[in-house]
Amino acid sequence: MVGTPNSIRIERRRAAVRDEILAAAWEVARSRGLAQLTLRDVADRVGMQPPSLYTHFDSKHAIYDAMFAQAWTQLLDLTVAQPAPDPSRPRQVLRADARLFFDFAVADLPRYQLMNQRTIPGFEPSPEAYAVSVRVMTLYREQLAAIGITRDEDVDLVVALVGGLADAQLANDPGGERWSRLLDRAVDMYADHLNLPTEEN
Amino acid sequence: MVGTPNSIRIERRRAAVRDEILAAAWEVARSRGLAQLTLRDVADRVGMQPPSLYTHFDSKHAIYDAMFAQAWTQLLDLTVAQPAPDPSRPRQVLRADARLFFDFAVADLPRYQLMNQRTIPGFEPSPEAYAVSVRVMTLYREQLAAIGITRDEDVDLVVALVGGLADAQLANDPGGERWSRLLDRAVDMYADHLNLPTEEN
DNA sequence: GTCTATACTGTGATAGAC
DNA sequence: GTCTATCACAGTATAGAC
Repeated sequence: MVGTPNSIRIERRRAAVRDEILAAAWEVARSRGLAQLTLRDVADRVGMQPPSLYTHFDSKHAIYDAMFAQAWTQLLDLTVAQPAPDPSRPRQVLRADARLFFDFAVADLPRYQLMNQRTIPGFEPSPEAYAVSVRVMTLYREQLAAIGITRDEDVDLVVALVGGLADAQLANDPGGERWSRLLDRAVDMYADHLNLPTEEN
Repeated sequence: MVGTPNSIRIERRRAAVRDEILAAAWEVARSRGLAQLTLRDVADRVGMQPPSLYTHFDSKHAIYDAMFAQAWTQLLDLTVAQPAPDPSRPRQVLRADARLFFDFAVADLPRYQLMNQRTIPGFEPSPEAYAVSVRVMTLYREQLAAIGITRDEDVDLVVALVGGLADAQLANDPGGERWSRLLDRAVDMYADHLNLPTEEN
């Protein structure tokens, strides 16, 4: 028992319970819908009484907030784990970033709703949670800057383009490929518009 | 009193009350948020007790459904009232349609959320209400067809492009112009991509 | 320190008197 | 058609057992 003080073991246990609650919350969100998530459902799945959740989270919104941070952290990890883009092939950089974001968005509707849409009535992410999303966007901005795309308007345009395709896919053809098939073409259209060199150059 | 049977007067009165309730619902949605709309707020504004609303609407979702139909009907009317597009100027047709839709979307967040996003937990429009939205989209398709844009993928692309800009505007800069300024440029990018003739031709 | 038991407030919805 | 009374269930909060 030496070497592992109680305080640390307790801290670990608490973190494990928190993760368990969050995992249950994701399950409920995926089966019932993000906004239909109830603390009773979550508590049932974890094997607790609803009020016990308040030992680990201050409120229902605090659970949403932790889920928000988890989701953006997942995307952050995926983006970092991505093979380093080759700035000499700008179109490939664009396509890779767009595909990563698009597939991540389309893979999980409640996750996307929580990350990017205002689906939960009064929910606003905490500054700490929001910071994660800013970090991801900063990463993308840096990758775009590496291929010469630095103007805010140019960044905004491609963000809206990819986001619009993801929205349309989720709203009109969930689980399908109708807009997914248009992604590369849309990115090329954008690259042409900016006169980015093609791979052959 | 001759010439106006009671049944018709009663019908008119009912329709007037319905409109009054819907107007109150829009007010509540704009002040409190679409999802935070409560029957009590609506009833208060109309001067009724909450259960009395059930005389005019079967459920809260039925109110949302009527609002959904109203919103799409507004857009339909605006589109029809638009000056007839000149197919010999395809870029002008594109820009006009895009601007009409974009400005309409951005002008009223709860209306846009109800029309195009899944903001209300279990809400799905009724077939009759949904038919109005289909009619608007059919109108746009016809206008696009008149300038030679007939392939589904091409239509999907411009729909996603304009929708993505509207989403970004509402989500990240509500009331501002950051993405609004990009609209004409985005449409031109799309027109270039399809090799549409420029106005000079 | 946790969890259980219980209660409070606000919501959509229904039943029945008038 | 409208009202009063009431229900079921949500999120939330506190007291007390262990």
